[in-house]
Amino acid sequence: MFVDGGYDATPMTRIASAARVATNTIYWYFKDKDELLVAVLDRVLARALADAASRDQEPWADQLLWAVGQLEQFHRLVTVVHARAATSPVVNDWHESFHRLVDDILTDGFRKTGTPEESLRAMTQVGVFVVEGLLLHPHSVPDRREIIELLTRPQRPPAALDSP
Amino acid sequence: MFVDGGYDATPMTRIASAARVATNTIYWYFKDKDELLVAVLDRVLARALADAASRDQEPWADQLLWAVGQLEQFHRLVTVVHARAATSPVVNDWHESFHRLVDDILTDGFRKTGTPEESLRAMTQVGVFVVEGLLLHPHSVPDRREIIELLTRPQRPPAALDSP
DNA sequence: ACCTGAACACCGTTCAAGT
DNA sequence: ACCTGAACACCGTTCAAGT
Repeated sequence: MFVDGGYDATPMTRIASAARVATNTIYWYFKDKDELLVAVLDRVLARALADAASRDQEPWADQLLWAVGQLEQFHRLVTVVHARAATSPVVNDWHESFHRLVDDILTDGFRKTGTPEESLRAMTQVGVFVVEGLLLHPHSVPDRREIIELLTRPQRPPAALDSP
Repeated sequence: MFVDGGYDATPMTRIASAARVATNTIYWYFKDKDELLVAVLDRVLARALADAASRDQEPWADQLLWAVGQLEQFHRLVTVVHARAATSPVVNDWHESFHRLVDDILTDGFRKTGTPEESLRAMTQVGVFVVEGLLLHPHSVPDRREIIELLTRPQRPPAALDSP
């Protein structure tokens, strides 16, 4: 319901009645609405990661493109995570660990495709921002592909031009 | 108050009492809280643009770096704009026109620094995401500089390497 | 351990009435 | 035109009580 209708727009009462319990019953399982959000986030991310693991041998850019395409369904969650992270420590923790995860994946990818070590950190940051931007603002498939390909294009000139 | 305390965390009652009027008096000037937000956004952006106009002759990367530094103060507004844009048409309109603005500025900058025309669109998108990312997640000044410099680095190899 | 009806505190917004 | 006290509808959360 958070994914489809938005966090603010789905009151606890509606969640409870969908679960066929009284509203306050939710508070026996979750401390507050933010913890419920984090539970949803954990689920959604775990599924996406499990799916991604099955695409081990595809080229890096394709894997990334596919993952972004998957996660884009949840762009409503992305905006609310940013909004709630300022107030809720649990959401803030989740957000930070998500950033670390994306950071690690991108650092690895950029290093393997020959990004020079001295610009690796900044390049990764740019990558994180691009991923986040794509999640925040859904794009058409070709646009997404073009952006990801520009991002993941090897940094050094191709070997054919390097050797005489 | 939206900038310092956050949109959700500053109730209309507090705004009203800071303005020394009754709460409902605000509704004579603004249709609702979202329109009040847009009024704040317009003010903040107008000031930043006026400041930026005075830096005409500096290099492009420096201008951009400085503008991002200025706007970073308002990162609380950035998150709430994304959150409210999904619900409020006025906020959504403001957000779209802001993106168009950044898009135009970046397209211009990238074109002038020799980005090939066929990757201009994607490059601009990457730029928009980087700007948005920097506004969303405050960075240290050197980190910001490094990221912006990586982004604005001319795409074609420098002339010294091109000519024999 | 698990669930509930009823209440509480707080919020954005509106109404009817004033000047 | 401008402002207000009082109310309304809705929200997340808690309490005291049940099984």
